[in-house]
Amino acid sequence: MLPYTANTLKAELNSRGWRLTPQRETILHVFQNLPHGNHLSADELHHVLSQRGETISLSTIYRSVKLMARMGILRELELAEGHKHYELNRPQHHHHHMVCVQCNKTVEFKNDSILKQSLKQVDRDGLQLIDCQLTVTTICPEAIRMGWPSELPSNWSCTRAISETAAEE
Amino acid sequence: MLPYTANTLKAELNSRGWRLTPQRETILHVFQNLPHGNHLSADELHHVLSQRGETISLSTIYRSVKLMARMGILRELELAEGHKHYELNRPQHHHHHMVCVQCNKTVEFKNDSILKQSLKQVDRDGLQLIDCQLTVTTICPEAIRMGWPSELPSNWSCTRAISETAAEE
DNA sequence: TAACAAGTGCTAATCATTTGCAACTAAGTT
DNA sequence: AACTTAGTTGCAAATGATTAGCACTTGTTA
Repeated sequence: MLPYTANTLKAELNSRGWRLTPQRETILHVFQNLPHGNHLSADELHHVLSQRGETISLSTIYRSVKLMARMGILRELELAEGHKHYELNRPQHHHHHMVCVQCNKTVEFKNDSILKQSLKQVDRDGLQLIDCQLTVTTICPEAIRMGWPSELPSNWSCTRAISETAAEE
Repeated sequence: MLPYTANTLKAELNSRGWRLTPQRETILHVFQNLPHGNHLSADELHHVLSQRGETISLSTIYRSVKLMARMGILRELELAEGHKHYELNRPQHHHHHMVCVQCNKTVEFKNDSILKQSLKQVDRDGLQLIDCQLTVTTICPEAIRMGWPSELPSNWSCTRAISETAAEE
């Protein structure tokens, strides 16, 4: 399921009646070269490509990214920002998310038993697993201390330490 | 955290500087009287209310439902339909979801160890848990057999038996 | 190499959700 | 019990991510 090359990607696409296009190949490359833990929204991907001089229309990006997620090549992340993010789907490196309802900060964490439980559930129903994601909704103590969002100073941002497995930026 | 009455709701709201309004009380009632396992989108809630003669503006519904989710009273579900659904948040009755990327069918299931793992993670970081949801993305064999979506007859719908680990009581 | 369905890139829709604002009303205070 | 002042509501208008329509282009397979 993992190291897609232009050829294996082509094979996988063709077997379903889909085609390998330069755009799809380029998009796959971007994700393959993204540092582990990073993820891109459709719009961010569009920007990244522009900066490289590669122009792929936003429509095509949306279509490609969605297709690749359905094929199990990409993982579609529903973070708290109101739009989806994508990253390579590498089951061995699955991480999950904790989101604070107040400061809105998202922290990644790993937990192998989640994948195990998912496989258990899926096997039992004769399905094939593509991805699993646990989202834990929380309140962090620092945000509680500051009061609820309606009272938060607009420039305040939670300084809560990010737990180790957290990602980028 | 559970049996909210008008009074406990008021107390909880007031303690944060928010107010108990007839609209909020009405909305809570709707959810409290919803059969277990059901959930409503903002729009559906709006319709339900209209049919009862209670008119609450859609804006207010969006605002209330989001507030109650942040307070931990409601659970916000991200299903595959492109809009959010809400239900009462009852940790003892948490269920999770399996979604097929091809037939798009969503199946609920229970698994107590998910909540346990979430609590473990949350405790470790000193956070307070509000909710946890595991989404398992899958492909069901029947949909595979029918070919990928682009080839699916438009009127076809997956008849895959719904697993009865599926939710509640 | 021809034939054709799939794919691309525009632009124009969708559509759920949010926001600005004037009027209204809980809650706490005299 | 009236008074004050934020929080709330309900419109209508604005967002913003994602999708759809369509003419043109291009992989794939025969």
